[in-house]
Amino acid sequence: MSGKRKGLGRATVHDVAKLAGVSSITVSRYFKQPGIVSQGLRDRIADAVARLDYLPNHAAGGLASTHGRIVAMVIPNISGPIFANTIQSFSDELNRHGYQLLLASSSFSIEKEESAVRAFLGWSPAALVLTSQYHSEETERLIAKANMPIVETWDYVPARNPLQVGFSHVEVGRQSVAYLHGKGYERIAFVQNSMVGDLSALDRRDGYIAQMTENGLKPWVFVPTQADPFEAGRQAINALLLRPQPAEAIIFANDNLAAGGMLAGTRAGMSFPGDCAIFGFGNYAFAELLLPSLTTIRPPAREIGEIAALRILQALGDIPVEGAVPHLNLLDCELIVRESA
Amino acid sequence: MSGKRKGLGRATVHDVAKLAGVSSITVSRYFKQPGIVSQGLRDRIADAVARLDYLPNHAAGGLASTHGRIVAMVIPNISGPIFANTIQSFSDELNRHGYQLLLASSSFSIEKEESAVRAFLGWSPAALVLTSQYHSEETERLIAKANMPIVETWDYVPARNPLQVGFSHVEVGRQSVAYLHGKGYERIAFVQNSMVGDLSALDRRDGYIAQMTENGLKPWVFVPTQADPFEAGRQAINALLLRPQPAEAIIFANDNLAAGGMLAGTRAGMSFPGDCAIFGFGNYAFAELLLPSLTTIRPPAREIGEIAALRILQALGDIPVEGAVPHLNLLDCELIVRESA
DNA sequence: TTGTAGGCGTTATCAT
DNA sequence: ATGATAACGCCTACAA
Repeated sequence: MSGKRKGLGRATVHDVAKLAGVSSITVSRYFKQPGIVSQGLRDRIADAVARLDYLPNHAAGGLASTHGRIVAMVIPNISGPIFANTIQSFSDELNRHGYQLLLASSSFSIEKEESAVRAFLGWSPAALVLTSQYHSEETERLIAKANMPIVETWDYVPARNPLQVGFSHVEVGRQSVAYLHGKGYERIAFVQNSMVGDLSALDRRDGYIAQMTENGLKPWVFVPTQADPFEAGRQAINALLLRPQPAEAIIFANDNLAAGGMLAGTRAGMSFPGDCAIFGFGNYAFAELLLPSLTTIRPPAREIGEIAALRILQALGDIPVEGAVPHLNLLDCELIVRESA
Repeated sequence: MSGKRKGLGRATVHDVAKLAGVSSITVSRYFKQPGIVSQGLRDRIADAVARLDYLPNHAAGGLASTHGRIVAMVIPNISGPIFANTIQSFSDELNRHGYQLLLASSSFSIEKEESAVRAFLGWSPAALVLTSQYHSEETERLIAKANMPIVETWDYVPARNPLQVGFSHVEVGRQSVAYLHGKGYERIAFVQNSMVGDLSALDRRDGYIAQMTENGLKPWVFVPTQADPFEAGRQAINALLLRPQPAEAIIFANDNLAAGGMLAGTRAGMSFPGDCAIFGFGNYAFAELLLPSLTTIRPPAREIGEIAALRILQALGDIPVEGAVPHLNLLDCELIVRESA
């Protein structure tokens, strides 16, 4: 009586079709384009679905239609303070339109990114989202021949092929200098990220150097050797302030470093911004909880997720667009002036 | 020449098999159990795979084998400070064994959780992970008849059916009281979470009440009306300290509330723990950056993700176990004593 | 160790 | 508006 294979034991379109007295393709259409199924059949199908507790099998659907309603995303890390908002807004927006998120983290390693991309492509996702412009050659090759929308987030590099949704890190570096110089500071130092692999942070440093030079100031980059961001911040404060010509202002590559530096300084009896102005990047959750609260730049993390999802849904035809889907999406960072600078 | 349907345009097992001069099932085995394919064929297949740039189609594989190498997880939120570490460690551990993570957030809404579960089941995942014991009836029904390992994380409720990986929120509430009472405090207040839907936070409150009562102290619960955690913290400080018999110690439902309260108090000229001891929950990233640094309880967020992944991989046979896969996994929270209490 | 046959559940294509 | 048929790409079951 039984066939040779087991299956899931769940009801299938065929079961529903039989119970409703229609063909299975009609059941399929009932889910995909209810509009073209007549009212009478719709009711019968709805009833059968409820009675059999039918759940569509997306793996089968994806196989039959060459790609499923799934979108893959590779992000450097999930638990850090940076990308979580992007993942959240991206995921929410996709879910709202019936897509699911397949997620992996690369830990800022292009090898791990590559293996995630490879695994993801095997699922034939509807679209693929990466972070930044920095990938392995093999990843470049894979995405070049992948037949789906590809999106690069966070970095904004107009010359690249994938759809861009991000901001200019170089501009952030420049903006930081412009703000501090505008307030009269001249000996402005930059503390580089101690996190290896975060190449975008170096773009911010380059922007700092360019703007300092243009303003006739001397760039002064400190590279911490400590890996722990709070330790690195402490190290930077000691190196830049306990010297004959101390820094008047310090731009840290991110808020973690800035907080570590400020904490170490405060405990050593310094006061900010009195002894030195402190400027961060990221607007992490704690920035407004510090004493003094931290002046920083807020990257459009949530917006990046939203726009990336929007562009993908437009490219897939789930959201209407006028004309072509915008390929270049340059978002603004927000300068958040608080007490520290 | 061409068939009737398009497909992905990518090479398939059949193409690889033809080029290598073997049958397609041998190619399949080459990927799943390389050990049982002879060296000669392995080499020829490897060559063909490289030449054709073959990528396995996981949707097809999943369909054929009734469930794919994908694990689904529903979490209240991704961007908050709480669950990110769990997602990160869970995802990393799964990836390491060739599984991919399908993720959705519920925003603490059991309806959203239900719709995510429904969508996920359509992908026939190898396992399903939920957060906490609080679900809709329909979700309960769906997971009861789903034929796969189900894991509940964060809450630990031995009586429940799904595999449990978590800790006791009630115990956390008790532990907080025990620590503070042990230091001599008696007028110990509890500030409830203002986040609606976070039912587990109420379990911590219940533990607080139980332990206070057992210790012969009078429970004193303050419920903020402000939704923003920092505002709510400020509200609590005003209500509990600016009164004739002020609180000697305050346990906040989480570190956000504690930080907000402490900041408001500090700016109003209070000093901690001098005027009042402050105790949090969560050990958020900023806890050690505050002045004073925050005494709190660290939930085993990372460990929960690791153990959940381990148990799933054991249940699926990807990691060996002695005997049955442990169903009840009670993890410890860590009391982190800093300056604030 | 390797191969043959056919089904997993859905949807594209063509027909009515 | 609805249906019949076959195909999506892989893997289980059985055979050799």
